[in-house]
Amino acid sequence: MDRLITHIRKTINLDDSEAAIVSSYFEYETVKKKKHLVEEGQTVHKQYYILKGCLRIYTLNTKGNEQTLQFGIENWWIADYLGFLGQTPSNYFIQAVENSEVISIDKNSLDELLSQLPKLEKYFRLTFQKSLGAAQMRIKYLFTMTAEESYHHFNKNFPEFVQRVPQYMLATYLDFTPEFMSKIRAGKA
Amino acid sequence: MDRLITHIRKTINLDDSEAAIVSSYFEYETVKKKKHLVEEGQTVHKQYYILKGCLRIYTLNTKGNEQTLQFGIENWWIADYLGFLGQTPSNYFIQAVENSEVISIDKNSLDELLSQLPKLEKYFRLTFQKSLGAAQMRIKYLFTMTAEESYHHFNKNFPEFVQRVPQYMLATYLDFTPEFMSKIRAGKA
DNA sequence: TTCATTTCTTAAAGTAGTTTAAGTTTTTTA
DNA sequence: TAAAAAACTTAAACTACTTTAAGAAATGAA
Repeated sequence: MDRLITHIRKTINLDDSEAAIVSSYFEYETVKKKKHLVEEGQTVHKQYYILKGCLRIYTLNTKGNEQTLQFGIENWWIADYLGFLGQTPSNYFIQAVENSEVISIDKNSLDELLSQLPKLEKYFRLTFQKSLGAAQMRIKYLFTMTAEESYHHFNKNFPEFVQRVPQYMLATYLDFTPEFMSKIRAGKA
Repeated sequence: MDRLITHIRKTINLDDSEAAIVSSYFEYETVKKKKHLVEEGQTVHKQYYILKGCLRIYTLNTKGNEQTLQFGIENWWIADYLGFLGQTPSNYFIQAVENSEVISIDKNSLDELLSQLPKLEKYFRLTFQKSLGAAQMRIKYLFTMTAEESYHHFNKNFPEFVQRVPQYMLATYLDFTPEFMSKIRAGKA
């Protein structure tokens, strides 16, 4: 759990007894590669913080193909936030891309933790504000780049990341087909 | 300003003296239709809350065409959140779609307000969490729907909204051209 | 109440991407 | 270490959407 405490302490002060309170609210889980933490349609119970590994949020389009909406790695939060807030069925699948370790918290626990330790509100406010900014940029990129530009942009800005995920999965994140990615990589696009 | 106070009170309690403190931190601005609150490249200073009217966030693609990333109406927050947090140049244009009234707050003021009235952290945390959930859904829809499906989906779910914005602008939000929208509307897509 | 501007439409030609289908290479598992 | 599964590649045929260009309709300003 130390990773989360360290992460929180980058934003707010937490003494050791407060850190212990935070830790007490989370559950540790491991997920094997390809396994799902949440499936589309299942009620969303939890928000996840990634300790180790890599996960993704994806959905299926009308043709049944996977579309990756988001990747998450160490020290990122991952969840269907609308589903979590409303305790409604998930709009997405959340799946491990690598064998991973996460900690999770359900909505009641989070509410309780936040009323016991209100100073954490600031940590989550800033975390969500940052994620919202990132989501805005993601939408901008989806709109303004061609397939080839997206591919080069991603390779240039997240080279370590490209090593960790299969090419076909990256294709479904950048909004084109694995076949077309092969074409780009071969320089024939 | 009452609109904002009412909005905040849907989430947390605020007595009248607290409401007065909140109000004192905001500035009132009007924006004429087509005018910009922020232009791409200018330093982002403020976050805006819409009292009346309609605004949008857009950017220009490589061909110089506008792409609408987000619309906002009464009681919505609108900002370049990454730019706001980092006090960096804006990634987007923010423009009035109708003559509008907004209230704004800059980063220092928001920080000050939040340290004077920490209970507001919860309001912003929930607001951003909801917006983040909405952004996730927006990305899902961009990925999974064809142009025609997007058009019908939007008309069905936001009919009042369709009345308020020009068709060509809606096209740039749904990620196709105004010409193609005419085709869809004529039933010839 | 007219002129200018903005918005919407139509249609033909073009293209960035998909689809399909098959084969190859790499990784995982028993 | 062999067999199965997962990931990647190639290429030809196809299509959902864009581009270009022009005109028509609606809205706004003087």
